Amino acid sequence: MRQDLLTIGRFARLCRLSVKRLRHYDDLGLLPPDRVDATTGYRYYAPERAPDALAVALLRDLDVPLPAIAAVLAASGEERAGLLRAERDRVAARIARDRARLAVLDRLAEGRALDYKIALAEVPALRLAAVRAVCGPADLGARTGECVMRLLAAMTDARWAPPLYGIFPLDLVDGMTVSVGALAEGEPPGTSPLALPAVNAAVTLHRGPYEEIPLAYHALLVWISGRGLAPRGPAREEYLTGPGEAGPENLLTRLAVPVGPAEEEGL
Amino acid sequence: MRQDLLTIGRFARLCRLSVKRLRHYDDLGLLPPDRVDATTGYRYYAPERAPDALAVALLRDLDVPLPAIAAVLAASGEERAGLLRAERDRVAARIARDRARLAVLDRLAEGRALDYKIALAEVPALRLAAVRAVCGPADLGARTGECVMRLLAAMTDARWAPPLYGIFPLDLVDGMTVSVGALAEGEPPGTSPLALPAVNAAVTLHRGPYEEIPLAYHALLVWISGRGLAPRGPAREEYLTGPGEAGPENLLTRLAVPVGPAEEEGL
DNA sequence: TTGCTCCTCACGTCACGTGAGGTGGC
DNA sequence: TTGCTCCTCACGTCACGTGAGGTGGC
Repeated sequence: MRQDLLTIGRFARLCRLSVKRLRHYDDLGLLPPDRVDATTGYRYYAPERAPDALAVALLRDLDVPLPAIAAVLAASGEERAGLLRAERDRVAARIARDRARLAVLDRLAEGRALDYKIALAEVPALRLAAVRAVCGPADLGARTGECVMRLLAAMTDARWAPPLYGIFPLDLVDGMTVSVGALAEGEPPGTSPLALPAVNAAVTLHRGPYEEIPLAYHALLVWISGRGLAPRGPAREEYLTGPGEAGPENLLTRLAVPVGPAEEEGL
Repeated sequence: MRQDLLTIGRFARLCRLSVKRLRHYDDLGLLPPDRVDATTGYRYYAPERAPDALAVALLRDLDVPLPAIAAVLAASGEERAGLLRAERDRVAARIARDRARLAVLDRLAEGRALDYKIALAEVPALRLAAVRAVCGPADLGARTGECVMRLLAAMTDARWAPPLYGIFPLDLVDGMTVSVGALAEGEPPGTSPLALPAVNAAVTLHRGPYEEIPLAYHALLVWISGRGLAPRGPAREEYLTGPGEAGPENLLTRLAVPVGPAEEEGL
């Protein structure tokens, strides 16, 4: 029997973990003790376990989930690096989303949530050359940006006219489909046709960064419910200003939420 | 009895909420229905509730916790703005922390977690003029920065010599105390004396942004445990390069973690 | 009758912290 | 004997989603 095994308390202090956490990691099989006394149930840890335990503490500080930590400890070399890069990307995505939240919260705190002129209008039928992506609320901005890139790349040899259009479901859930399209001649390779019917819609103009667009939808939906109407089907965005044509504060976007009478609902 | 009340399903679609979420908000008293049928238990909502429900949906998208949402709905004017700014600050703090995590994960993915030359050394006793702050892991960077500002402000009329020192507990928990101090003549107003004993410590030099310092501690603790030693008491940081003297990549910091034999532990 | 909506439990999620109640060794 | 460490439950956290099992109205 080894003489240099450490009790759980000593090992915890050595590795910046709590006793409770070490017991939890034992329960999960992530950091099992090197010996467990059969009669008392006492856990004993070998000093060589410390690097693994310290790695767990470090990775948890970085908010890496326990299953991912287990994978990182089991891997090495390029595989480990890839797992770490995946966690890096998760954190980067959260930062991007939090930035957008910050922008919206700032404007809300200024009391400018409902500063939109809204009207009911007939928006015309459109036949777009479009690209699609499936995404969740977290990566909507990133995926939409990628769609714009893919669409512009697909249309370099085609005849088409601005503006670009974006089509978004009203419920932002995981697995939703977003589309970006434009009016183009024929069917440029890499795009697929997307037919939008003419509809009555609540429309408004958003001036400012794309990150604040959720406030425009909020204003539209408040307006719609206030008139006894109900939203129907996906929303359309029309990007009147191309990026590069103006700073974020002056980007112009036309937003349209199709509406119908409250009684007979659509999607 | 009102005729225009909406069933839970219709109201949910109107407000971008799920039926489950509306029932949950009813349980919490956040969004009670306007009428509940006594025999069937069916919930009915008045259309005028829609703005509140839409506000809940918007604020949850912004990751505002439900109790905070209840407070926001109950408040108005400057009080509401203050609550929203508080949420804004929470998100900003999370972004700051996630940025630091990103830096560490990047370096980990490159496999440079343990690129430190470490040695055992006697670090001398110090008597510092210091300022303190209580903080948690989330705002350590921010509070430490404030301490530096407060210390420099308190010492403008005093005689003192660089470098600045930082004193940090090894366990980063809520309610920990951090100190920033410097060698100064007398006891400048606004500072309090902080006496550090001479100790044996594992020391290393960190070159790079402060955000990556957790990796240096990780390397130190792995080194310490590998030598059968144990960390004791708070760590010292010595800021050899002032900000402004070098870019983040070339900031030099000396780190010392006091150590003792594993058998007789310290704090 | 079929399908749709509505209902109420009850449980799972994630990574622990906080007790309650009790034991073992110095 | 006192105090410290260790043990095993069991429950709470947060904001729901996912069933299970059943009812009411067209």
